[in-house]
Amino acid sequence: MAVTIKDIAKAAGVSRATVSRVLNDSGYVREETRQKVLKAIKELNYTPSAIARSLSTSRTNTIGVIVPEINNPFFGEIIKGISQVADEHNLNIILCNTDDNKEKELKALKLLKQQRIEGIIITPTYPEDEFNREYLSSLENLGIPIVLLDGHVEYFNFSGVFIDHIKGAYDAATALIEAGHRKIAIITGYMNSRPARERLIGYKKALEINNIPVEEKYIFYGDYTHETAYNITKEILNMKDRPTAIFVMSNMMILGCMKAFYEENIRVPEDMAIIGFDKIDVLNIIGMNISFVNGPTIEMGKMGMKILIESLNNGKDVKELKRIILMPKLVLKGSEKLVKK
Amino acid sequence: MAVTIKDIAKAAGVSRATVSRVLNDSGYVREETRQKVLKAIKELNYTPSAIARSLSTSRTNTIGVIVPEINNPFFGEIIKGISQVADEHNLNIILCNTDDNKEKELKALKLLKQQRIEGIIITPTYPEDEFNREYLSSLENLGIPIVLLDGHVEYFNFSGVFIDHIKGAYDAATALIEAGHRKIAIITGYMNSRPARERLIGYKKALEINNIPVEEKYIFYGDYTHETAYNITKEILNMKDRPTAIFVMSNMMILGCMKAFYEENIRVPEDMAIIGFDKIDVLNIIGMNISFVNGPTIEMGKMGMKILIESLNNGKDVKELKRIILMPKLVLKGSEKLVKK
DNA sequence: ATGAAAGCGCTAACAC
DNA sequence: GTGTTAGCGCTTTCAT
Repeated sequence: MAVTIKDIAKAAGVSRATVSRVLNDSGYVREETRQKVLKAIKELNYTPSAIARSLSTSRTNTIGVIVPEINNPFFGEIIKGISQVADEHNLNIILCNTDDNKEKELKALKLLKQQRIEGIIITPTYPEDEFNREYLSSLENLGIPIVLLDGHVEYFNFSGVFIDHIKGAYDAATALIEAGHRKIAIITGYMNSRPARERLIGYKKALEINNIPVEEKYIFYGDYTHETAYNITKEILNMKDRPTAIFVMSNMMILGCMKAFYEENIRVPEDMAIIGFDKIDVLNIIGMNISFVNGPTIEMGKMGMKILIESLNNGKDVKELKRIILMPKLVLKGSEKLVKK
Repeated sequence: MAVTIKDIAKAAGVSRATVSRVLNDSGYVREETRQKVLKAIKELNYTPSAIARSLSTSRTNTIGVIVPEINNPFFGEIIKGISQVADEHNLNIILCNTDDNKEKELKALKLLKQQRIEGIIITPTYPEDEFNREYLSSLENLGIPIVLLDGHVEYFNFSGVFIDHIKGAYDAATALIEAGHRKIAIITGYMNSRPARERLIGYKKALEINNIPVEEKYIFYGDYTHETAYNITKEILNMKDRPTAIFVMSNMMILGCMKAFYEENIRVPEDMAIIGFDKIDVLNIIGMNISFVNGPTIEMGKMGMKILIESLNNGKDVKELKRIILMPKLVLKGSEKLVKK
């Protein structure tokens, strides 16, 4: 079928071993011989088979990446980061999109194992309690380095890159406080998720440090969807002791807020201040200058890949875990201001 | 290292061939023996090596997917579609993100070839004139099925899935005309790209059929960026004989329009009607009900994968090309209306 | 500096 | 039904 190392050897009048040597720049080979081989390679348009090489070396130079929804730009950016670093190291990426489906995830794992990938990067979305044992032990049984991105699993030994959600929320709330706000509502995400819990902690901390009482009535429990955020925002706008600012925990949810504002003719920040979490380019492009806490997604992908590569180089023996906490950055656009009337 | 078919054979007290048979459900094997083998597989936690199998069968069950920017949801959705179908057929996807970089693309091709992938799906973004010969012939030299998504290359023999841009634009313009508009501006994309050219044709056709003269002054040449669309929109708003509607050719550009509207306090559709191309969820979520022509992205990915699978099954001999044209769908949200004053 | 040959883990004739 | 054996395309000692 395809042209093999044997054909090159014959064409160049050398042995397969010699061809292999020039292919890998290994061992000694006379310049003259090398040229002969290279010529043959070019003439026969030969590309070595990574498959055969893998079998022989038991190195596949391939890693697996598992994401829950590839069509969400958040994951797109993560993959972009991963892919950049992978590229520099000539690693292949086998992508598995699970649509948040457990079975698919298990199946993906099996496929990846068959492919003898050398490591895995996963971006889990499940609330921890659903992160079931079967799945986790499948992972551990793989016996290869695993890196978690932005999703922490307690009591399990995985490396990972995480975001300091407490810090992010703390900064956001502090910015609102410094702008002069005292009555600050918060719309949380699904409280089963660690990020949501941590962001709430950050919010409370900021209030406490500034001697502002944390009032339950200003804490609204959402679920990351824009529909819920929309309803909550409507509710907030109708409160008797209406807050002057809202801190909302995700980019999807802020869209729900904006919709409610739009309908109720609420201007930002004149009538209500707001800060979101995670970048949402669109709002800023269309000129609504919304402040937000920016989780460094591309960076997270890059770091994750770097950690993975380190683990690969360390070899089987060294099983040292590495956890990196990335700081989110507060980007102020003006929507946090307090406008006195 | 890992446990191999040999270990299973020994553990089960059979030959490797028998193990292989139960692994692949091929040939005859007594139920009793099969159970012994399955037991050994389970006990030793054995997963067959796809690598070795590939080498032996010269089938990798792997395809390559090349996209220019993975973080753009447009491509994310395409991949989602691809991945769904690939999943059903137990195919692996090696993903290459090129950041619109020619060298990366060439490099990706080389890597993929080494991996002996069985087919490729590509979403080209280059204007055709830049789609250089070297790249194209690299592709053809691969000697494997290639499927193009939403990017057509003339004079080359690739299968593909395309969108009927003429129809999409025609429908959009017709909707505006039917709403009562006569002065309809259009903001085009980069005219080197086929979609932009075709969409312009569709626009003109709709006007002609309705006996509305095509006026050059209403045709604005953009480049798919929101910045340019913003400037053009400003210009449009200041025209003496100002149009009552704008048809804008991409989702990024409509953001530029909206920004200009926002700044100039233009309401949609009261002060200006607008229709875009390609879905932009966000605007509708926040309650700006923008009509748009929806290119079926997930569907495109699915169809592309299906075509590829067919080609794979047809085998080397049959080299029949398949081109599918998908119809975009006009989604009306009200922004196309003509409001009499 | 180069070649011979064994082996990576699996499949597929072929033989029994 | 099951085992033997020869590859698949490459790397890697070990000789020379």
